Amino acid sequence: MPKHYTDFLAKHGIKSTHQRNLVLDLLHQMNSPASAEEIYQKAALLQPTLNLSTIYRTLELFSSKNIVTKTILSETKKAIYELNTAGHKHYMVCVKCKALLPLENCPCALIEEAVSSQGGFEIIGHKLEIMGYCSRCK
Amino acid sequence: MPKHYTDFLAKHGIKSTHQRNLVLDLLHQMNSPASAEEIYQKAALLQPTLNLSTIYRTLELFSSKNIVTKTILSETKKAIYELNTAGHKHYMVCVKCKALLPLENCPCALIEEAVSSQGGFEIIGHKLEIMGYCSRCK
DNA sequence: ATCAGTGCAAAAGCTTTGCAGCGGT
DNA sequence: ACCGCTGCAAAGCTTTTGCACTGAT
Repeated sequence: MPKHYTDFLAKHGIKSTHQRNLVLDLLHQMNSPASAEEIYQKAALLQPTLNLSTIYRTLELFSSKNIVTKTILSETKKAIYELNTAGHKHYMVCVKCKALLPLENCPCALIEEAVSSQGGFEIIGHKLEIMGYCSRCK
Repeated sequence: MPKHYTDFLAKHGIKSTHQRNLVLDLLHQMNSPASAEEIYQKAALLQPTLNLSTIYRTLELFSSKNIVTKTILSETKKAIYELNTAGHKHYMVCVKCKALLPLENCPCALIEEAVSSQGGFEIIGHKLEIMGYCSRCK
């Protein structure tokens, strides 16, 4: 049973369990955000009794603790999750092959600056999604 | 039966029907995007036999003809629709009262400029959503 | 009269939830 | 031993779809 994250989880006030450690393991192995279903598929290979709803509950929990970020893709309306390791919060989505390409230099500052001129609104975050064709599909 | 939009619809290669005229009427009256359900509620007051699926089909049709724009709000995962009258494509969403405040000066140019430096990706559009507190909820 | 549009009901797809039993500290 | 976590099954919610009837031109 993977317990590598017991301390890490405790630091966030979360109990360590087999399932949570497994999900954390998988999140660390991924190089791009994945849907609950995708995470479930990988997890089920290692622990077949594991349930999809546990994945959802775990991801929701991690999300509430800011361990992972949750993004809704507007095209599919599906949520994708990834570790919240600073940076990489926006993606370019290829409308053809559905590839997700991280936006290295997020123009956050530019956006919030441009918007803040509209007084009265206190910005706490933003979502940005770029649609187009990746280099292979173009 | 409202027929005011017969010519307008014909111009887009769409037949004029009672339901479509009604939806167009309502879209014109709205001052902010609405969900299919909201449009349905208003429409049902005027034509009780009208069905939700007709609203969805009509909005999808209008969307495919670029008469309306469809936006997925990430918080609720629900689609909202509005007339595609140039500008007003992004919103600030109040996380408390759910108010939608249009972004007058969309930093599109800034964004696409900042992103285009990552060669190889051909941008055809983008989605931007600002989260925060509106002046009343702050 | 023809063929698209519509109402109705059911299905689909992702996500959430109630409950009883299991498992971690 | 206690209380939260999990598996299972079912429900929820928005949106889509099949089908037969209706209605617009």
